[in-house]
Amino acid sequence: MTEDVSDAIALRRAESLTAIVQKELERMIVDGELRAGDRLNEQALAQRFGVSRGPVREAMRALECAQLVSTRMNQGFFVREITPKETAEVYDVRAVVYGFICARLAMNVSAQALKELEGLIAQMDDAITANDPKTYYRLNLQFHDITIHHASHDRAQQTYRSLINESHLVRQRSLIEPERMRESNKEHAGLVDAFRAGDAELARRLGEEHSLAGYRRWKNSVAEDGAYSPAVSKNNAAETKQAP
Amino acid sequence: MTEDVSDAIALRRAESLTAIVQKELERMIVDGELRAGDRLNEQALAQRFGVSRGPVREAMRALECAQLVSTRMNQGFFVREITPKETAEVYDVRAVVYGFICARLAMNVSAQALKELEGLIAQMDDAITANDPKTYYRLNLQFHDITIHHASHDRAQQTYRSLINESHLVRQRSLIEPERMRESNKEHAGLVDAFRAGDAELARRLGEEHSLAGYRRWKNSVAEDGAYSPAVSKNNAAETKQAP
DNA sequence: AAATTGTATATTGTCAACAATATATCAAAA
DNA sequence: TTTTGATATATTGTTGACAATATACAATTT
Repeated sequence: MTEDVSDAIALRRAESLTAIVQKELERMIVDGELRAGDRLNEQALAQRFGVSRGPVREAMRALECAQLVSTRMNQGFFVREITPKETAEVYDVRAVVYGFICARLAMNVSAQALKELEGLIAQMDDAITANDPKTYYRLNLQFHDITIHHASHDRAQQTYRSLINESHLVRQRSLIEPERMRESNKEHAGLVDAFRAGDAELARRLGEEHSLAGYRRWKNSVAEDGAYSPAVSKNNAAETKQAP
Repeated sequence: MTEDVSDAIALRRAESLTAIVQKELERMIVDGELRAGDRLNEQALAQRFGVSRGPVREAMRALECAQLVSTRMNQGFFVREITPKETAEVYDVRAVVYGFICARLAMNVSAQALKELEGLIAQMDDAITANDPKTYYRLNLQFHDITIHHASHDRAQQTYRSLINESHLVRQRSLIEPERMRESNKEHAGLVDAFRAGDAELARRLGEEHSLAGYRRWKNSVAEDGAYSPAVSKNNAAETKQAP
């Protein structure tokens, strides 16, 4: 896993160390290798990536702007701890952006895109029947990726992806009940109908509602666990503490 | 002008040099002191701010993430040159976010906010009568600031401000004709009516349309000048070229 | 035992230097 | 005169070092 990074560093000529480190840190945060609240030890990370602290700090500044890490003066960088309120707000904005994306797609949808989306809906139905939430989750992500891609609006795509990344700061993976999956996929079908009909206003409303419904489903399912408290973990994957 | 910066550096204890430099660079770009396409000479800027290149580079990485500067490997940082298509896309996203903000405000508007907004509309009417586009422009910005503030949605506010900054990369200041100002202020009045009525859906539609109409007005007025071509300027405010 | 102070260590924020790359300058050839 | 090539300069990307600050630990006092 770290091998890829070393390779990239060795083979680079077109990408700066900062860019490589930034991508890897982003991946580590979004994938949950680094958890909210974790301190990012510059020296340790620099050593791990085989670079000096400069590029690491530059990468972190970029991630700070992307809201993935925060900084406290003279204490360094931390993976951002996002509050429930902030999470809700991120989802709010994400919903309106996704609504916009869906409206765009409805205004100019290709047969190809419709086919892809319908195929995914069928696959998701299969996953529901097989009670396979993991596959459903993956296909669901793919469904949204495809809508975004075919909407062909770079800025909206970028904003949306950034908000998605940010929402990954809450690592509480909810167990998806079959009933919720069914709900969700019914919404997908409604969306595709709106796309096919070219009804932008409907697609927008449905896209926005689908986003917010997804948030509600996630929140309810973690609330049932009684487990949603941000930044419980204080362990630190980047730290290499060595006693004196 | 540079004195303030030096003061800030001298008096600092709570803010990193990076943060100070970042704010100043952002201001310089948004205010047009640095123009699209300008090269940002690290050494020159560092000297100007009285710091070393480290903090300057960190600041630029943050601005890169904020889409205000771009970087070409081994050539350094440049004020981003934004294409007409990108500009349009920024306005698209900005419009949906502003629509969301207006909807929020309609759902929970205070008498105070309404009073402030009505006051500004009256002032803008005065500015129109006095044929004072500059004042109108300032008041117009204030109007949007106030809606955003009272919507009390941190994430939307932040996203919106970032998009505003980005749209400042096109420095073509359009001459506002009285007729356009009248149009614009009529839209303001409609918005405030929707806020007062608590009609979120209407406020949203009007907010979004007002944003897009503003874009169209700007685009038409620069099109009339026949002057909209991005990044004509190749001069460089940050450069301190010294012949050998 | 708990709290507090003093001391050592770790870590950050910042800077200055170095190698690699790009840009500018100038002379020679077409 | 324009083009090409060689050389010098400037600038970046990156590194390592240093001072200031924060953290961890042990000794001391309540």
